[in-house]
Amino acid sequence: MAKGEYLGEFEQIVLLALIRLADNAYGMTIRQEIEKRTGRYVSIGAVYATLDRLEKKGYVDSWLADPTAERGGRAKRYFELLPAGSSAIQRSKEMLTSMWEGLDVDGDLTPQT
Amino acid sequence: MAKGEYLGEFEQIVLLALIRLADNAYGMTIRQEIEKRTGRYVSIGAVYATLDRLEKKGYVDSWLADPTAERGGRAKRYFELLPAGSSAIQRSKEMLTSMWEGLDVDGDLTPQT
DNA sequence: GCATTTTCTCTATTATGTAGAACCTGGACC
DNA sequence: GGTCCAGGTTCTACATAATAGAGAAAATGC
Repeated sequence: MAKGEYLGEFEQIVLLALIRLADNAYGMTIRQEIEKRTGRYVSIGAVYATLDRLEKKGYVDSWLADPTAERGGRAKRYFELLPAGSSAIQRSKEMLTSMWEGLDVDGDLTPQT
Repeated sequence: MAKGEYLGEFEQIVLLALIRLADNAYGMTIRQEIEKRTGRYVSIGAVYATLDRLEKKGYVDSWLADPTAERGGRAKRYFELLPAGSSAIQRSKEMLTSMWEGLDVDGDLTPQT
């Protein structure tokens, strides 16, 4: 398989968080969104490393905004989904869906006929 | 990460394939099941490496069956899901589901209110 | 100035994903 | 009974993804 053909587990999560946040997606909010929705602890380094990878693959892009007039208002690096990212996350979903199909009736995890 | 706290992307797929195959889950059939359902090429080494890891984590177990009297009838190593594996895959699903919630209306990937 | 806040960058390490060659074992064939 | 074939597994090596956390920037408040 070619390298990076499929999104990793955390890459999927980060991409979805970014999508949810629409025009307010940057490192800190992405981290918060993931923690809020999944309850999973996320280190900030993990988020940025993943975002960088997604950007390198052409799934998202980012730009530095102007600093805002608040305490600690350092310039934020915003992210947005690119079309390739949209396809990638759809593909990931379809793959998992096809594997789950027909399982999980009443949480039973026994293949149903 | 706390080591191995979450299932990787391919780990999820392998686990689901194994579940689907019920009492006929061994290396070759698992590989086939994944290729059949997802269309994704899977090397046999990838499958076994992943199965070994899942076993080490206590998510599945395996045993060697007796060789069968067929051409190429080498003893097969069968796999089965353990309760911890069942929980793990459920958790993975819930995590992704919570991230997808409300998205993907008509494949649109724009957060819906 | 200097402390404090929010955010981003960088480094290091472990975990996961991946391919493929080598090897094992029985049947078929002659 | 040797050789090839088919279905299986093991092993090894390397590439990519996940993760934590310390440190550096940049802005405000006093």
